[in-house]
Order: sequence, then structure tokens, then C-alpha cells
Amino acid sequence: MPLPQTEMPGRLQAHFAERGIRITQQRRAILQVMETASKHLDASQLLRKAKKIDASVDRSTVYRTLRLLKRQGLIDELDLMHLNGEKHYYERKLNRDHIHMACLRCGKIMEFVSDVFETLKGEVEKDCRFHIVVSRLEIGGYCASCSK
Amino acid sequence: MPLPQTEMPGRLQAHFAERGIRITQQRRAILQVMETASKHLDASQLLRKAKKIDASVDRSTVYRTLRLLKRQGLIDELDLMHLNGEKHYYERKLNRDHIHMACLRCGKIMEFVSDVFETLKGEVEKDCRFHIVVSRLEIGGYCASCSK
DNA sequence: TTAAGTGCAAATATTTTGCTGTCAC
DNA sequence: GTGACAGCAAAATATTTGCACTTAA
Repeated sequence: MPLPQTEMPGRLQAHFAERGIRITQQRRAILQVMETASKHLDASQLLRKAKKIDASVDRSTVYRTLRLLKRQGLIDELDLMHLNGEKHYYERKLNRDHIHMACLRCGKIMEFVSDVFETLKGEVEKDCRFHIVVSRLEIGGYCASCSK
Repeated sequence: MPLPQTEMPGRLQAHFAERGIRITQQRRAILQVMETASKHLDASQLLRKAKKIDASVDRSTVYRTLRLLKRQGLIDELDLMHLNGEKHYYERKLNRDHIHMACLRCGKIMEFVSDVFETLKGEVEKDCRFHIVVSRLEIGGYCASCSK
């Protein structure tokens, strides 16, 4: 029997609590969507899903909460090569950065984790004496099925 | 004594000619700006500079030409970590991809070329059987001066 | 209690599109 | 001559903001 949602705040809400960031009903709904989303939501999708939990959630609250999450370093903002317009996509920042590949033909999004990527970031930090906060590698091209 | 501009078409215009893409007065102005730009123009800056060469250039022609240049693989589109709003920046695609680093404090944009980046792309192509057309690595953080 | 957060509506910012007239080839 | 391209204005898309009301702590 799963615990009720209120007893499973999730990491995002826990982070807010630790930092003394106020947790409102609307933020709780938005965080819950971000926690449980499989992947890559844009602001409109996030709004729609959050409204199912709390119908009062407004579009501007979604944007304000996204800004907050970005500033806290809790989410990453992606373009996915602008395959579908200029909107942004958001996902929880996970333990390890990953590369996003977008197929220019079928639109499929793939992810890839690589030690070489970590090496590359290390090189940038050392050679450029640059302290990396956030990094984004997006690749456009053709996936295995589409380039056959 | 420099040659008149009409005898120095530049690579972008040459590419258009080779592919039989029509070269209009307006496109010539826009290409010339892209050729000679030091770095990273957004659409409005590009429009402003192109108008100095040909005052008739319209904003929509700039966007249409940018789309054409992107599709021809002649320019790269960047966000520069959205340090200044949601607009895009454009630069001529050079021989070799480079990484863009944006300082979150002073706004400085740095570039970095790395063999490791080439290795990483090779790994993606091989391990994911993904044919890369365009790639973009943007990093946000603090530059040497700002993280002292 | 009260500072922070919210909804709502309107404003901004950026990019795209429909249409009619023009020009490169 | 004609199909591709242009300017113009209006629309579309995405995001932000001002303000008065509400709420978490």
C-alpha cells in the first residue's frame, strides 16, 4: 500500500524545506509533477499536469517556480534542438549530466551518459580556470533507425 | 587598396552560388554581416547591421535568411545560457566545433576547442549509432576573474 | 502578523506567416 | 517571363510583470 503523497515529499520539496523556501499548495503540485515526470516537460505540459493536482495553479506560477528551481540548481533547461518551436523543456537534475540527442527526422530524444563528457568538463575547468555550474550538450542528427 | 565588395563574395555567398540559391541584394547584405561579424549576433543586431548596408532589409528577411543558413549548415544557433533573455545568437560555422562558456556573473563569453570534445562526439556516433549533424555544448559558470 | 506568493490580465519579446508586389536568373 | 523572394502588417508563441488579494510560517 503506497504511502499518501503528503508523506512522500520528494527531494525537491525536501530541498525547499531545508532552505526555508516557502512551500505553497501550488508549488507542491508543480514539484510533484517534476518529481514524477518521466522526462522533458515544457511549461505548458507542466501547467496542464499541475492543474490536475491543483486546479488553481496559474501559468505564471509555473514560470515563477521554474525560475526558482533553476536558480536552486534543481532542474536543467533544454531546447532539444528546437524540434518543436522555441519553447524550453525541463527535467530534474540528476546525479550525472547527460547528453541529449534529438533525431531531426523522427523527433526521438535520446540520452547518453559518458565518462568522456566528465573528462571534457574537467578539462574546461582546469585549462580555462572556469568553474562550471551548469552544462548542456545537445546534439541534432539522425538516429540509427532514421539513418539506415 | 581593398577590392570592391562585389569581388569578395565570401564563403557564404559562394556557397549560395554553388548550390544555385538565389542571391538577392538583401541576402548579400545579411551574409556580409555574418561573414565579417566578430561574434555571436542576435537577430536584432544582425538586422541593424544589415540595414546599414541595405536599408531595405526587413526583420522577416533576416529570420528567413537565418533559417536558410541553418538548413544549409552554414551557421550555428546558440543560447549562451540565456544570459540576456530568450533570444538566439548566430555565428558562422567554422572548421571545428567549439564549446561556449558563459560567465554567470560578468556575462563574458569564452570559447574553447578540445580534442576531447571530438572524441566525445565520436563516441556518441559509434555507441549510439547516431549520425551527428549539429552539436552544441554550452556551459554556464564563473570565469577565472569572477571566481577568484 | 506579515512578507512572500498567487491569480489575473496585460505587456514584452521573439519569431513566423499571409499577402501582394518585385526582382534575380 | 516566372518562380522565388521581398516588405509590411498582423498573428503566433513563449515568457514576464504589475497589482490587489491570499496564505504559509
